[in-house]
Amino acid sequence: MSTGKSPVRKSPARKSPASKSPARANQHYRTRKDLLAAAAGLMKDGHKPSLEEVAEAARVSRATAYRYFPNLEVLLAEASVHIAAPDGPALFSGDASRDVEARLRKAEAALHRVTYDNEPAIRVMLASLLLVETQGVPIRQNRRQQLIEAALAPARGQLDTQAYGRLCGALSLIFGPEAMIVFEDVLRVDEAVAQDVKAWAIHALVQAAFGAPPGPKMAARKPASPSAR
Amino acid sequence: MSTGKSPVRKSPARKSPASKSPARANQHYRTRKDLLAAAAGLMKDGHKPSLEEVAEAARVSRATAYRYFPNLEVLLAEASVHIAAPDGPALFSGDASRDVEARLRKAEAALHRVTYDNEPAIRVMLASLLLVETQGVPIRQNRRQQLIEAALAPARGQLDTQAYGRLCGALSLIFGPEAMIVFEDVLRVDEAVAQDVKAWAIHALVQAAFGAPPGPKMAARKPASPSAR
DNA sequence: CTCTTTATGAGATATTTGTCTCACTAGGAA
DNA sequence: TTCCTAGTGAGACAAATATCTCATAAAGAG
Repeated sequence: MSTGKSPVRKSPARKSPASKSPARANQHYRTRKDLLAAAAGLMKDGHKPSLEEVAEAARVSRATAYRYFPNLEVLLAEASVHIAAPDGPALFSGDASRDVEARLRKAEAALHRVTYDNEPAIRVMLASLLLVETQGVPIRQNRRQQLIEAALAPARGQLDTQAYGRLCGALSLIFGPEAMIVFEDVLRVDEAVAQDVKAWAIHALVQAAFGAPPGPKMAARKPASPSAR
Repeated sequence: MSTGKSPVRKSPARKSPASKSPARANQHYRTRKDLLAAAAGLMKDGHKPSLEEVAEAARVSRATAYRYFPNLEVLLAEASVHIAAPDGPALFSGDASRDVEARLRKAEAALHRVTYDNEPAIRVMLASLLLVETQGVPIRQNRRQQLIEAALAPARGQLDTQAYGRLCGALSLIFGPEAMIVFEDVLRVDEAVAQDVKAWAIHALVQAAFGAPPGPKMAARKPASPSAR
């Protein structure tokens, strides 16, 4: 009868074991890590695990899981840090190349691989992240930014702040898991097409940011040919 | 003790009132529409409604709601069709402009507006869509494609199929709600910056696709200048 | 080792999800 | 009008979510 009540009582007072004593910080850290790892493992197949499953896999009780995370959604969202992601500096540690477009393609290819390889888990995590970071603290950490910046490093000085920001921002739309969602769910094209489109887009953005070399401008590029400069 | 059970029993046999008689098709259509509209309305504030709330708002029983949709997730996902979206052909019906970049900016501005205006609801719907279309039939309809193609119409003949496909694909990464998610959750930049980056990206992609005209080209564009929409 | 503090586990409870059964009610044809 | 059928509502039920309480185990200090 009564129209709109909110019978859900969300985290009125967390008595998390976290913010109490620095004494048992190690234990605390390990328990938390185990929960996140268990959640990440259970999401591998794209199945959204129940909190009970996660707690069981982490060998703790349900109550303990709720002491560490306000609800299941947050737990699953934070588990996204447990997905492997290419490390920017590491990826280019032994790479002295100054061809920015090639470096960006390399970075994108690395991110593309782990994204598609972990697609089911990423979908579940992304769904939780959408609802969780609606309000409050940012849960999502920006890993693609450091990847892009590492690729862009050799040419950083060639752009002013505004142009650099625009390029990074636009590349962020190309690089992340969100692009995979668009290619799969909206456009319904396969992985190869996605890679081709992304490579072309990277080329276009780099050309616009740094200016086209004076030579003959592209006539017909092969799907992912590294012809530039 | 037992490790991995799947206690969730999902739609083993739908006895939906849909696929039976064409006689009461109108009644059926209206009930379904009411449920979707109720769901969309309840998501306006970003709150994920319970199925009971949706059923109550649609003035039907829970059982009936489950007869139309296998679960809450699908109901919320399909409610996304109830969000206003700019109609490509209508947007350019009285627009004879052949400036493709300006047309794309206009289309993007229109989509940008409804996307940001309905952000909370879109987040909830997007979260459901991520989990729902994992397997099975595509729930998501591609509305941005027709918008992009309407904007691109005057120049359609100038590009071969491959180049056209690349441009449309890349623009799809710029246009949708996913871009908003990246700007807000990952990059954490405000709406104005998002508009600026998207405008720049559109310019870059158009340049790459059609080639820079011989005349003097962009020196410094104003951020998010166009008052379009 | 003992004591205190603090995390934990084991319930109990309320709400929600999804399925199922059964009674009823309204639409359409005779 | 009278049937017959299909959609509906109400309720039962198992499972999951989220919160709370209380007893117990374990870590660290003395």
